[in-house]
Amino acid sequence: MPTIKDVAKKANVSIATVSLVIHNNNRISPKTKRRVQKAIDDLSYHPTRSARGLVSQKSGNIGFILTEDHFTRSEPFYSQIFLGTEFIARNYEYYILLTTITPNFSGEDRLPRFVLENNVDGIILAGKVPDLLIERLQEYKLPLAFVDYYPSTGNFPVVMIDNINAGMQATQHLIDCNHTKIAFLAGDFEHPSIHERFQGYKMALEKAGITFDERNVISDLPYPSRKYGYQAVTRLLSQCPDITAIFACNDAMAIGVLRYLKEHGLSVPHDISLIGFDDVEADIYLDPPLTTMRVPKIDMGIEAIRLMVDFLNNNISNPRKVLVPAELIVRQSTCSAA
Amino acid sequence: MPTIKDVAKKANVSIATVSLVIHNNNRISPKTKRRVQKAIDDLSYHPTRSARGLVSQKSGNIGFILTEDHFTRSEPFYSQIFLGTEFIARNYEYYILLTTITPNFSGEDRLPRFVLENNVDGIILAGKVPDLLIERLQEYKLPLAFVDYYPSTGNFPVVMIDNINAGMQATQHLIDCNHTKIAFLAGDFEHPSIHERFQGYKMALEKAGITFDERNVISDLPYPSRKYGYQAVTRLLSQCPDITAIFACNDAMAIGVLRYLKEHGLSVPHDISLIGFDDVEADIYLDPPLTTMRVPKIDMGIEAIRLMVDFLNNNISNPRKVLVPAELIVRQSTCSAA
DNA sequence: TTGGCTTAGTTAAACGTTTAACTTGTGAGT
DNA sequence: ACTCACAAGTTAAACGTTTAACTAAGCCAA
Repeated sequence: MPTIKDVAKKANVSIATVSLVIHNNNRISPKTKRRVQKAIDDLSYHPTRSARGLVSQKSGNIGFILTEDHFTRSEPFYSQIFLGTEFIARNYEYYILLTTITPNFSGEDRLPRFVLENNVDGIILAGKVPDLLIERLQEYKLPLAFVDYYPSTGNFPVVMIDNINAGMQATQHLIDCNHTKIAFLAGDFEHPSIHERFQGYKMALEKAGITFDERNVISDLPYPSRKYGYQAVTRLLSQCPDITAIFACNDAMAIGVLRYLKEHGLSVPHDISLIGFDDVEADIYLDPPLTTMRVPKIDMGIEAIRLMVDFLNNNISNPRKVLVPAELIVRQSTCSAA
Repeated sequence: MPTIKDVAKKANVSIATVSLVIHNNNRISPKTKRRVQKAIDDLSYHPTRSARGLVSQKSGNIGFILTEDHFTRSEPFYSQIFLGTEFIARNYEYYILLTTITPNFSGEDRLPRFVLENNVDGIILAGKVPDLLIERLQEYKLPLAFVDYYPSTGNFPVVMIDNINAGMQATQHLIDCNHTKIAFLAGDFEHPSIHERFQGYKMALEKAGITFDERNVISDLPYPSRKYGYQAVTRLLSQCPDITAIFACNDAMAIGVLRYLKEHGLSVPHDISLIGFDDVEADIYLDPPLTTMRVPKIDMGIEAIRLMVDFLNNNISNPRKVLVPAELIVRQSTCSAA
C-alpha cells in the first residue's frame, strides 16, 4: 500500500502539499496540483481511514441503534429502515455500524462499543429506546437522530410517518366508496402512531359530515396482531352489525379480520370493505389482496441519513423534523358500498 | 474523552504499562495490574478505534459485498444473509461495512471504498460476483469468503446451501406420502443451486425405485418466477396429466403453480400435492399454506462470519466449506396420494 | 564478587494523516 | 530602494495507540 510519503517523493513535494491537493486547497498552484494528482493516480494512492480518523477525530461512520426485540421481530419493519440507511449512506461517504441494545437498558449496561471506541460521528436510533440510553449518549456529545420514535425530552432531528394524514387518506378512500358506517380497529392506543391514525380517521369522518360513533371503535386489546384483529372484529360485529367498511390499524390486524369474515361467510369486499396499514409482503397473496397504506420504510432510513449528514456537514443548529407520507395502495379488499 | 495518558498519570505508570495491562500481558505484576485497572475504571477509559487501527493495521471491520441487483431485488434473500452477519458480528467484536457493486464490474470501476481506505480486515461476498472483482480484491491480500456462490477459480472459505440433500428431502417427503408420479419444475438450470436440487430429486426417486421420467421435468423457461411457474405447470399437465405431486424449485414458482391449479379447479393437496423451496414470508398466507424447504438465510450469514473470524484469529490455512441444511416445513399443500 | 537470568517495568519509535505556523520568493506601491 | 502583501509551498507538531528494544533491580549459582 502506498502512503502519502510515496506520493510526495514521486511528485517532489512535501507530504503537506499532497494532503492539501487531496483536499483541493487553493493554496497550491494548478500546475503543482496536476503533478501531484498524477502521482496519486499512478500509485493509485488512497488515504487510510485510521490515520485520517485519528487526526481529524472523525470516523466516517454513523451508528444505528435498535432494541433487540425490534431487530428480531418477525415483521421486518426496522430492519427495512436499517437497510435504507445502508443503501443511501454510501452516497454520502459514510458507513453504518449497527448494534442492538437490550430494551431494559440499565446503569450497569455498557454503551455500544462504537461509542466507547469513538468510532461513530453520529447516531441514529430507531423505534422506542430507553430514556436512560439517550441521556448516557448525550454525555458523549454525539449528534442523535430518531426514526419512528420521538423522545419525550430534548429537541432532536426526527423522521416519523405522517400517520394523521395517512389515517385520513385511508378513511377518505372508504368514504369515496360511499361507505358511511366505517369502523376503526385500533388494538390499543399505547403506541402514539396508532392514536394518530385514529385522529386521521376522525378528521376524515368530520370533513365528510359523518358523525363519529364510539361503538365503531375497538381499542381495548393488548396490541395489534392477527389474533387480536380476529377478536376485535368479533366484538365489533356483535355490537354494530350494520358496518360496511373496516379500517384496521395495521395489516396484521386486517389479516385476522379477513380470516374471521371468511369463516363467517361474509364476502370481502362485497359485504364489507377492508383496509389495512403497512403494506406487508403477504398482502398481495391474500384472498382478496389487501388494500392498504404503504409505509415507505426504506425511505425513512434514507431520510434519517439525510438529516444526520446535513447536521454533520453544516452543523445546522435547529433540528429538522421529517414526516414521510404513506401511500394508498388500492387492491381488491375495498369497493363501493352497495 | 480520557486517553491512555490520563490513565497512566493517574496510576503512576507509563502509557506502555497501561497498554500492556489492557492486553493482559503477563509482564505486569498483579498488583500493578489492579492499580491500572482501577484507574481505567475510574476514568471509564476505552482505547480509540482509529489510534489502535493505525498502529495495528487492523480496522475491526469486515466488508460485505453484494451486487446491486441482489440488494434491490424484491425477495430479500441476500439482505437476510447480510442481517445474519450483522447480528453475529458483534459477538466477535467486529462491525460489518456493506457496499454494493455493479453486476458488470469492469476495469474502470473503483473498488469499494473500504478496500481503498484500508478499512476492513476481510471481505464476505454474497451471491454471484464478477471474476474481475475477485482478482482485483486479491491484490490487496484481504481474506475473502463467499456465501451462496462459489468462484470458478481459487480456494476460498464458502457457505452454501446443501441443495442436493434438500432436493432429496423434499422429494422423499412426497414419496413418503405415497406419490410416485412426481414432477420437478426447474424454471431453468442456469443457477447451479437449482441443478443441485434437481440432482437430489433424481437421487430420491432412484433410492425409492421410481424410474425417472424426463417428461416430468420442465426446465426450459427463462428463470424461476411466479409467471413461469404458471407456464411450466400449464405445459406439464398437458403432457403428463397423471401427475399427483409437484416439486417446484422455489416458492415463487410454486405460487404460480398454485394459482394455475386453483383457476383450473384442481384442489391442492387433494388432487395434486405441491412443495416449494425457500420458505418466503408469504407461504403461510397462501391457501393452502405451502409446504416448503426452509433456507436458513440468517444462519448462512452467521456461518460466513464464523469462517471469516476463524481465519482472522487463527489464520487457519486450509479454507473450510460449510454446507447449511435446509429444513422441511410441512404445511397443508401436501398430503397422501389417494 | 562476579556474571547471568528473571521480573517488572520504561523509553521511544512508529503507524499515516491533517493543519497551524512558518518561510521564501515575487511584484506592487511609494 | 524599501516596505508590504500575497502566493505557494514547507516544517513540524499532533492525533492515541502498540510494541520492539532497552533498563534496573533482585536473586541465585559458582
